[in-house]
Amino acid sequence: MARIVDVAERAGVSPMTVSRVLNGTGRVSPATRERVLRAIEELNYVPNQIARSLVQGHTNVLGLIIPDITNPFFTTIARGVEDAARKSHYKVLLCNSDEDPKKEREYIETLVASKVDALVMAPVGDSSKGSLDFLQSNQVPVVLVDRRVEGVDDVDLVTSDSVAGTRALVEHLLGLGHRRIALVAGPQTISTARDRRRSFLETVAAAGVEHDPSLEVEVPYTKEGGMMASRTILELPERPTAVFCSNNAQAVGLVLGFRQAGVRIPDEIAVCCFDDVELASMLDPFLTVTQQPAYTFGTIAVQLLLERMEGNVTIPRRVVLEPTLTIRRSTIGGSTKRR
Amino acid sequence: MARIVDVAERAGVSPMTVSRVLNGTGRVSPATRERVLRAIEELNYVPNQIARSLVQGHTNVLGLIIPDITNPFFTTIARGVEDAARKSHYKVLLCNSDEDPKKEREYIETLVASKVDALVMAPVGDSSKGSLDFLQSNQVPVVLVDRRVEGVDDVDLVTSDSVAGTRALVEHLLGLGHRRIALVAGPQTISTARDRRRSFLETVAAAGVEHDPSLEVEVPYTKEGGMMASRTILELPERPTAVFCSNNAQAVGLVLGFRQAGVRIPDEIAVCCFDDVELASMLDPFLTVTQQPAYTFGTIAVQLLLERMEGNVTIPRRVVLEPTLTIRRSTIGGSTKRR
DNA sequence: ATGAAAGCGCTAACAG
DNA sequence: CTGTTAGCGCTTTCAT
Repeated sequence: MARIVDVAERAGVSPMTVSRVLNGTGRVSPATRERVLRAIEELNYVPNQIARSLVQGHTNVLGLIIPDITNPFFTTIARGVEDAARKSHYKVLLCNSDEDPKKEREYIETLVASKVDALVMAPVGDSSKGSLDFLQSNQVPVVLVDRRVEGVDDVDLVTSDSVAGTRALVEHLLGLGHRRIALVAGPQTISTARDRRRSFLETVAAAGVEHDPSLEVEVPYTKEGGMMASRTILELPERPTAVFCSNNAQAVGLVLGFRQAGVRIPDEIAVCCFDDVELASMLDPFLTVTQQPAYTFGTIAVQLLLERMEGNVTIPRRVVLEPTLTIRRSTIGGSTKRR
Repeated sequence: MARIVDVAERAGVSPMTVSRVLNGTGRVSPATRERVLRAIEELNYVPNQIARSLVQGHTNVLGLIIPDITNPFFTTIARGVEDAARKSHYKVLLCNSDEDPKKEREYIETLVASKVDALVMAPVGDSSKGSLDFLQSNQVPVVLVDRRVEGVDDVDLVTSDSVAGTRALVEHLLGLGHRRIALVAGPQTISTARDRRRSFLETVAAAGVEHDPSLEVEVPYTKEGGMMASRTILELPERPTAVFCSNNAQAVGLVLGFRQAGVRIPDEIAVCCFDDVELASMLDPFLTVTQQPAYTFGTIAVQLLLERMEGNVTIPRRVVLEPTLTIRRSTIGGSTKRR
């Protein structure tokens, strides 16, 4: 591989001059620039970004830690992050935490060692506080997406209003006449799961409906969690007429479980959830959901980070976007054909 | 930030000794190691991976270039790549090319400059040959996933058998009695699009069915492409009774277009495609498809790369996996309820 | 407008 | 078992 000295030699100048034409810094005579450019061309020279990073102290790399790129909500966030990063000449290191605090912590240590300039993270939960402290002590700017971390309020955040979104969904169910509504809650160490649970209970209570505690299940934010919930719910002596799932993956698992059990949606049980399942909804608008502007989560997160790296921002900022209720067949019938 | 000399000083040793305990290379007395470890702890020292990379000549970073992380097929590949990379202590830089040769080339130049150790790429098409040459001249090992590049056969490749997969799908349609089958082809600069088109035509011909050229549309491998195709097809004087789409995104767009036009699937037109739409199929098994082992594409790609980086492999390898026909409602009725 | 010297933080190679 | 020297490839600073 050609190095800057090789280019310099070939062009009959010093490495410094080559560096200047490469970076457009300082003045270089047109004639010299021409020779340098030709030398670069002839040698197929590519500047070594690692060497550059070492001296400049930054890498133009952003870390992105999400639970699972396979969940369309996070896929879309990732796309937003990538697009915004690219526009500002940043690259993105992708990390899946699988909701595992240990994995998250390992990634964070790797990213810090790798000198990422900043980090976008959907934390696994309140246990991420330690990691956040670690990042702060290493001066790595962070923006949290989707989830808050208990006891941390000096970090930028982009999220949506879980309380309002849940209320909209539950009021929709109540408006349909449902009174026995099951709550599929998420791990209460995750802020969104807490908010959605609380909002669910408040909305039901506000409607004067007495909530049967046996109608509440807490399962992971995963398809498997949703399947477990479906079994629990179907075994209930007195079944609910509707179910609210705290996230999309749970809903997918729940629907799968119901179908395997031959339970028709929404005829026997209505189902809805927080977060959309994007392509699925496009192919077949089935699930009633509250949609979040996931792509925008990603672009705003990067924007906040860039501003913070500029250094003029000091106070922590919270961006809370509004989710949108989208009513589909899983709550308002028309018979849904399932085998 | 603490540096290795700070740790050395605090532990009363030379930087070299610290380096040794950090890397587990060479022998260090237990007592010294203990002191070093304590110093590291006390200073919250994190080794600078950039400096390390500069001297060692490798970064432990893999580049991943795919058309769009938002397509579940590529999402799953990405997950496979990430998991396999992580297992071997590699990080992954995610890049979306959007099927744009220019964007792909830019990313490749960035990745080369960033000294990624190797690259997993689903090329945008035959125009990627130049980029491949560039990578080769920069000694960056590459593995192609999903798509070949015309005129390049000295590069590792992981793909599936497009010909067999298409044949299975088309024979399924023929077996159902369809004779007017539309072909939604992809850009013929993409190897999979060529293979699928050819296989479609061969299979139809082998069945003794005369193919009406007006039943063929060529559109991008995108949802928008599929929507365009739906319009073209619906405007045909004599409509087909079935459609084969060359990829999943086209099928999503096509189904969307058909639904907007009030055309019922499969009653009026049957639809099938190459590639599954994973979560969607889970929520509601609708589309008849050939599934590809996308996750495995990712893990095998990384495995091939690791072997090549070991340096003992010299010949190019091609891994061709078998796709699986999955028959669902979009071709075998039961009425599908659509509004 | 251009160059020389120094150094980013680490490890390879050698010395002891 | 431990330390010294040199250098990875680039840019910053200071001269000229």
